[in-house]
Amino acid sequence: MAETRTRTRRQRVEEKEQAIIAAAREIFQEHGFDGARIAEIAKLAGVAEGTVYLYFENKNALLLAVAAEFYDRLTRDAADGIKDLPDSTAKLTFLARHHMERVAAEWPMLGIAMMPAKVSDEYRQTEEYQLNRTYVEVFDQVIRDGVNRAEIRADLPLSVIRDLFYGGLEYGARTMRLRPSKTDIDETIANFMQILTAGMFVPENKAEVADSPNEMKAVLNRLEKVAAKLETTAG
Amino acid sequence: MAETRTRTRRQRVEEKEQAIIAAAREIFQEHGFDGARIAEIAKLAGVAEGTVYLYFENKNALLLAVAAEFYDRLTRDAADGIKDLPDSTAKLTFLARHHMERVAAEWPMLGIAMMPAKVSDEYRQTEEYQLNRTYVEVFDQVIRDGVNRAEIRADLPLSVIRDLFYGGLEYGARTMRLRPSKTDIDETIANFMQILTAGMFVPENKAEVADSPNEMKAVLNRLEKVAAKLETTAG
DNA sequence: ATATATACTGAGTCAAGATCATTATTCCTG
DNA sequence: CAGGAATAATGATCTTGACTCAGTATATAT
Repeated sequence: MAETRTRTRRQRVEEKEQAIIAAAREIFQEHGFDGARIAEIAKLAGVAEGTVYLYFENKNALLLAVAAEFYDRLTRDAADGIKDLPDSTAKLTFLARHHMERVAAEWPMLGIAMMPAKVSDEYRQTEEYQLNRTYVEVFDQVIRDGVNRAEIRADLPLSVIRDLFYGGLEYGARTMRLRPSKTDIDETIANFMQILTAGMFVPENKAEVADSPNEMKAVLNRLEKVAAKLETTAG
Repeated sequence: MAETRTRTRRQRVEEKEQAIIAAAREIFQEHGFDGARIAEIAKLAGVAEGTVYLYFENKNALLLAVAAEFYDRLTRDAADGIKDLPDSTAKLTFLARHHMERVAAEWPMLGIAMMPAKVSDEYRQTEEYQLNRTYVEVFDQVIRDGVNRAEIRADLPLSVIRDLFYGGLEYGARTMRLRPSKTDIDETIANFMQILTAGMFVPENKAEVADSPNEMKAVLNRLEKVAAKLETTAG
C-alpha cells in the first residue's frame, strides 16, 4: 500500500531528524553553541555532515529545534504544575521553582543563543520569540487571575512584574550555579517570593497595624471607664 | 633624554591601543560581537590586521578591553550619583535608572559576550567577573547601609536582592528596547521600585488597617450608646 | 527489471580569526 | 651622523569550521 510505505518513509525521516536533534542537544549541552562542531553532531547522530543540512538550514536552525523541544516541555510542565494549586502565591512559587530548576540545568546552552543580539522589530516575528511568548503566557495568566481575585495589585504593568520575575530567576539561577554549595534552591525561592510579594523594605504599614490595637485599647479603656462610671452612677 | 623618548614611545603605543579599542567599540556596537570583523576594526583604527594581535591576544580580549572601559565609566558614575542622596529609596532608584539607561544603550554588544557560557569555578577568576563585582559592590554597599539604617529588611540574603534587582533591570531594558514607543523609563523604574520596596501583592495588612476604622466605629457606636444611656439614666 | 525520484555522502569552497616571516621605524652608540 | 640593534607593523599565508554540491546509493512505482 502506498500509504503504509509513505508513512514508514516519513517515520524513517522523522527518526533521523530526532536523532540529529538529540545529538545536537547533547553536543550543545557539552560545548555550548559556538563550541559545538556540526561534524561532531553528525557523527553522534550517525549521519554525514551534509545530511544535517538536509534537515536543518543551518546551525542556528538546529539550535532552534533543540530549543523548541525544551520550551515545549517547559511550557507543558508549567501549565500542568499550577493546574490544581489554590492561589497566586502557590502558583507563582511553583512557577519560580520550576523555572529555576530547568534554567539551571539546561539554559546555559540555550539562553545566550536565544537572546537576540540585535533587538529589532523583526525579533517579534521569530520563532524564538513565539516559543518564549507561549511559555510566558502561563505566567501572565496567573498574574491576571491574581489581579481579578484581588490578590495581586492591579496598578502594576504586567510586563514589569514579568521582567522582575524571570530576570530575577535567571540571575538567581546563575548565582546558584556559581556557588552550588552555598545556595539552597528552596530557601532561595522562598526569599525571592518574599520580596516579590511583600517587598524588601521594612514595612511601615506594619507599624500602623501594630499601633491600631493600641488605639483600640485606648478606646476600650475609655469605654470601660465610662461603663464603670455608669455602673457607679446607676448604682 | 631617554625618559622623554620612552614616554613618547609609550604614549604612541597607548594612543594606538586606544584607537583600536575605540574602533572595536564602534564596530561591536554596530554589528555585535560575532558580526564584527577584525579586518574592519583594523581598517577603522588605521592599522594592519596583524597589528591588532600585537595589542590584543584575540577577539575576546579586545571585547574585554571595550567592556573594561564601559564598566569603569558605569561604576564611577554609579558611585558619584548616589553620593549625596539621602536614603535607600533614592539611592536605589538612581542606581536602577542609571543601570537601565546604560544597559539599554550599550549592553547589547557586551551583555551576551560577558555572560559565561560555561559557568565554572574558573569564571570567578576572570576579569569579566572582577569588573562586574566591582560595579555591583556599589549596589551591595547601598543595601548594607539600608539594613543598618533599618530601612531594608535584614532577613534577606544580599545575593537574592541583587539578582532580582539586576536581573529585573536587564529584562526590563530588553522590553524597553522591544517596545520603545510603549514604555516610559521613569514610569517603568517607578513600578519596578514599587514592587521591590512594597511587594506586588495587595497588602493584607492594609486590609486590616482599612477595616480597623470600621471596628473603631463599632466601638465608638457602642460608646455613644452607653454615653447616651448614661446621660438618660443620670438625667 | 528498470526508470525515476528521493535520500545521502564527503570532498571541496569560502570566510574569518589567527600566525609569522618579512619589512619599516625608532632609538642608541661610537 | 652612520649603522646596527631593538621594537613595531605589515599582509600573505595558514587554519578552522560552517556550508555546498556533484556524484552515489537507496527506495518506489510501473
